[in-house]
Amino acid sequence: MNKNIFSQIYNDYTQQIEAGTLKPGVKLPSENELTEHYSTSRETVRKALHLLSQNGYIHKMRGKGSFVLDMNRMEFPVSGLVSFKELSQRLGRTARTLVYEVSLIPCPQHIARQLQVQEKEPVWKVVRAREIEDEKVILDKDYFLASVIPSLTQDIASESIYEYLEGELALKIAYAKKEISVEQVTAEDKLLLDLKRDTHVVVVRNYVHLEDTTLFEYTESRHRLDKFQFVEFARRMPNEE
Amino acid sequence: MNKNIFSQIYNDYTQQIEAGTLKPGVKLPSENELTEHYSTSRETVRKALHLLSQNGYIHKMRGKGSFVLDMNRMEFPVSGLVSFKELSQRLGRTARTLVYEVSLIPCPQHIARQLQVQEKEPVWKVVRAREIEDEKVILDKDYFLASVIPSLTQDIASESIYEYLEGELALKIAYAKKEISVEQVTAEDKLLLDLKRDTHVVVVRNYVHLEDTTLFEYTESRHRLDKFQFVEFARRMPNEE
DNA sequence: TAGTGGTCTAGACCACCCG
DNA sequence: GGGTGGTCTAGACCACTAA
Repeated sequence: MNKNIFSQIYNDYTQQIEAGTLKPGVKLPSENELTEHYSTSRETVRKALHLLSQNGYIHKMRGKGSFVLDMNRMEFPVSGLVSFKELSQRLGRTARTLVYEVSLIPCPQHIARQLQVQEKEPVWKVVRAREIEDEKVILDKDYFLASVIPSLTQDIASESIYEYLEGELALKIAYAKKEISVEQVTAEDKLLLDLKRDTHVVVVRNYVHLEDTTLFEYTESRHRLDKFQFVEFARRMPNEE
Repeated sequence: MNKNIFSQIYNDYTQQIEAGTLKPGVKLPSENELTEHYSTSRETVRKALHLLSQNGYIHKMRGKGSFVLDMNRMEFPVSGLVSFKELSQRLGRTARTLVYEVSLIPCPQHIARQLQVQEKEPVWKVVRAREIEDEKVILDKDYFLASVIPSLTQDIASESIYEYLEGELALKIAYAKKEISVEQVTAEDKLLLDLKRDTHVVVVRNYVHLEDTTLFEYTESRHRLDKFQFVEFARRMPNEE
């Protein structure tokens, strides 16, 4: 429903490529042809193609044209900045969310450091397990600044918090820094997840910022080793210097 | 040494931000001011600023300006498509490479599947350990199509293979798909790495393509759990549909 | 209201690929 | 030589922010 011409073009092609209507290796119409087809200017077409290229949908070759890439798009899980609900919808898996806790608390010290905020500053703490095929394999611990999010309920937490933030509260989520590492399991992990004899979990730390750059959310996502996967598309940057 | 105006501007600012000359929160000159300063057009300035924004250096705010972000740039390790040599230079750590094997072999079956090539097709196999602070913590197993890389030596493998490919052979590396997961340690891991009682390693699979989209390299990077970290910067995409 | 970034246009010239 | 994408220009109008 975006009215920008360039995102129209972008969406047209992401949809066709994801649906398989456009198969890997196929050549896209040239920029001049697209310019005419969408009755727009070439720079606008190029903006859309650049986005497609950045996101691994196509590859552009000077003198030849733009070609659809084969990136096994099915398995793009944790990549980017996407909520669990959006993910499970895209994957179409049998996924369920269990809400353990939704509470307004004074910020504990170790979280205050992550959120760069005063200790005792009120924050929402949300603890949820993600169940895939009847096993609790991900433990999500979210902390939101209460100054940004006045209210939060168990119902919202069992659906999509992001949907609520962007829809109801009209918050503009802009960017995040994500850190992936592997750490020892905690007593809490053992209690709230279906772990076997695991000694470690994958920890994804997420620092999420709004449009005005305020850091408003810190999330710790703890994944069972065997269910963790991360896929990324990267382009080689020309040498700096 | 890039003569494009937009990458001039991009490099000017990445350097200043990485060096700390420009501190987080500082406002950049407006696009109009930059246009004048670099005697160029506004769209060219915007191209550079867009790149800076994509890579987490700045954040643009309509009506306000562009601002330097604080992304603890020190710890950007495995992100993007960067060779180990480039990484260790940037980190300035005491890093060393041990070459275990450089050999031209007929492609084994399980690798042929990864490289999407006929079994027995000749490939270069390179096995190296990466030592950080006197511990072998990463095992890199690379497979290159011999049809693309006619020759390869132990000397090259102990330096930077990418430098050789891009410098000597003038290969144009374009993009890669990267998969991160956690797997059981193998006998080979135990033999070639300094593992303790570890039962698992982080496995980063890399499928690297050239400008003409040929898949020419498959790399399996096996990291000791406690030394693995991955940091990513992500921007929220506006809703598709 | 003046200044900012977001989108778009209609051109231009270039480097590259291929028949 | 004709077609492709890569870079750049000099404008335009819009949406948003701040004083």
